[in-house]
Amino acid sequence: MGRSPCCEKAHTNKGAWTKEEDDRLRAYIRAHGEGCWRSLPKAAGLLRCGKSCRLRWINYLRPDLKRGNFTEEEDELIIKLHSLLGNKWSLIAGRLPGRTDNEIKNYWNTHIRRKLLNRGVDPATHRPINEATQSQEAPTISFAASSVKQEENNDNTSGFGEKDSKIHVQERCPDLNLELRISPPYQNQPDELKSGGGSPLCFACSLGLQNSKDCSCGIGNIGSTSSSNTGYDILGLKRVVLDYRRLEMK
DNA sequence: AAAACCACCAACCGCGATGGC
DNA sequence: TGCCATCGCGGTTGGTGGTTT
Repeated sequence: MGRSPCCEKAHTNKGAWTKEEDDRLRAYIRAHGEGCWRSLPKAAGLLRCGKSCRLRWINYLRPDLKRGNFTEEEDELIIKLHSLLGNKWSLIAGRLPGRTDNEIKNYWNTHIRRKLLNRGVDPATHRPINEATQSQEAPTISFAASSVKQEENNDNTSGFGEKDSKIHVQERCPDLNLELRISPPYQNQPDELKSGGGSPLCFACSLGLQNSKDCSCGIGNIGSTSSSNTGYDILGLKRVVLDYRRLEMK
């Protein structure tokens, strides 16, 4: 049995959204909130499928979106995150305030790929292109404790779309915890966290490896709650955007 | 000036995950 | 436990505007 269509296609518009459609969708979500995309088009008086409405809202109409060019810092952050997460655009977008997965995906394919190629780096593996044909050893990032915990943590790295990225993430950061954390929006965090106060984290802690013996800042030895108190996240970023928007709609 | 080509990005499509019944 | 509806994600496509020939 085939999958049923997501909506009745006979009476739905396709293609570019008009201003009137945008206004209707925006007004409806302002009044009723996100959620139940299936029934939204009818309720909002839109001849669109729910899927299309959701995409339009998430990628274009959401008020917290940051439009405009990517900064150099964002470029580098995307590259770092991609080297760790692979083509997990939604996860990468979760670390970039105001950016959508679609936007980042497009930006990667049009700008960053070329940028990396110009640097002589393979955008798929993040290794020097020359090295691609050489030995598969010499991972980019290594940890002393990697071999110990590799088996325990294989579950945390499952689900990567690209086989290559899965392999390389495991090689480079075998005990890297890639689980998403739900945390309050940045603006709701204590002042000392906003201002970057507190002890600086070592690289191991910034990667979520508080229990690693590679921890050199001492935070990993304070206790299991230390990481949640730092306000920092993978790559040493402050937790910023991964807020409860998506949870609230349920 | 016009055609061909290129780059960008919004939108679509298909599929896996999830939750309710 | 299995089925179904729905959501969300990642890959891909197609339209549009800019640039080059």
